[in-house]
Amino acid sequence: MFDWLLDQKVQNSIGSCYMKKNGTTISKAAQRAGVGIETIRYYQRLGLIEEPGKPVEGYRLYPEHTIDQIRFIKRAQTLGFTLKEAKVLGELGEEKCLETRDLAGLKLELVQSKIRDLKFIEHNLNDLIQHCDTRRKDEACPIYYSISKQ
Amino acid sequence: MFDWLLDQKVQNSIGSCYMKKNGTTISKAAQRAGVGIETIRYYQRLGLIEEPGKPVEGYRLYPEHTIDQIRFIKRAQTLGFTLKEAKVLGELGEEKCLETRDLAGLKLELVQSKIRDLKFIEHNLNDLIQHCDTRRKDEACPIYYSISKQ
DNA sequence: ATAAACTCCGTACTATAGAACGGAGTCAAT
DNA sequence: ATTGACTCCGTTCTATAGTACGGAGTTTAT
Repeated sequence: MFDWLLDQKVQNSIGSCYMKKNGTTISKAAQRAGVGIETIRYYQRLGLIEEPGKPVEGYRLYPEHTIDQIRFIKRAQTLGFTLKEAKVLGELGEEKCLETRDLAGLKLELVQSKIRDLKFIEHNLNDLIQHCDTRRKDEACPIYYSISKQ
Repeated sequence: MFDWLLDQKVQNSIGSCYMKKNGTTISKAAQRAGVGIETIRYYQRLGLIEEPGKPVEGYRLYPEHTIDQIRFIKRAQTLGFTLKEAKVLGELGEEKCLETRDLAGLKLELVQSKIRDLKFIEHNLNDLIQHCDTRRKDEACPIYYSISKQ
């Protein structure tokens, strides 16, 4: 039951107790997960990862599992998911595939909608820049004019 | 020189002094510009529009020019410009076309970069959803799996 | 004259994802 | 034993674009 406590004592008597087994310190965990220390604390505050219990003496130890969770969150972010969504994705796990698919579908629609908006902007900017480049010297700035009008 | 003061007195003796000429109250200005009152105050705080002087008695009066400025800002926003950039665009005016063009060019590049990023995400999400839809019943969720791996 | 509506003004809050700070505690090594 | 490095913890700050609030003053309408 309390083997881990024993383990720690044993390690303590041998060398530093902060050399893995039971986990690593926050800075090592951050380094291994590719994030800053503050990011880990922030995820803890949001409840995205559980905070390891504070030992009576010494520092909190972050298990491998938590580091994996952080990596999971980071990869979810690269797919456009927010931290809140990343949390849900983690909770859904590998079983609730339909819900996960739905979440991804919604995200896809959002992303596509953003792309459409940006393309519209891109088109307008391109147009305006064209007008700028082909304007006569004495004409007022087409961009300024276009924003001013209506 | 102080005709406006006279005007106001005259108007005062006739009816409400808050019926245009010299400007309108903030709520009317907001309505005519299509924004909220708080937005106008916010733009004032940022120095995007000048705050009309507070008369000794009564409320501030917003001239037509300020309403135009707010509309200018709003249109600049639809082109993807931030408020800070909208301010610069307004200051550049219709003369400094080259600078304006540069600003638009930078914005265009930013927008295109965002589109590329979003398309990458779109592609990945599409892939994952495909995998979800073609997976065998007994397989773990491809999306969850993909985010977990590596 | 009094109530409803409007304005003024500063401050605080929304969302998102952290970064930075400061002081106290703890650990490791010389 | 003391220094340097690390941790802990709460709080504050960043950026962006507003929204909301609360109390006091002003104007308008009845």
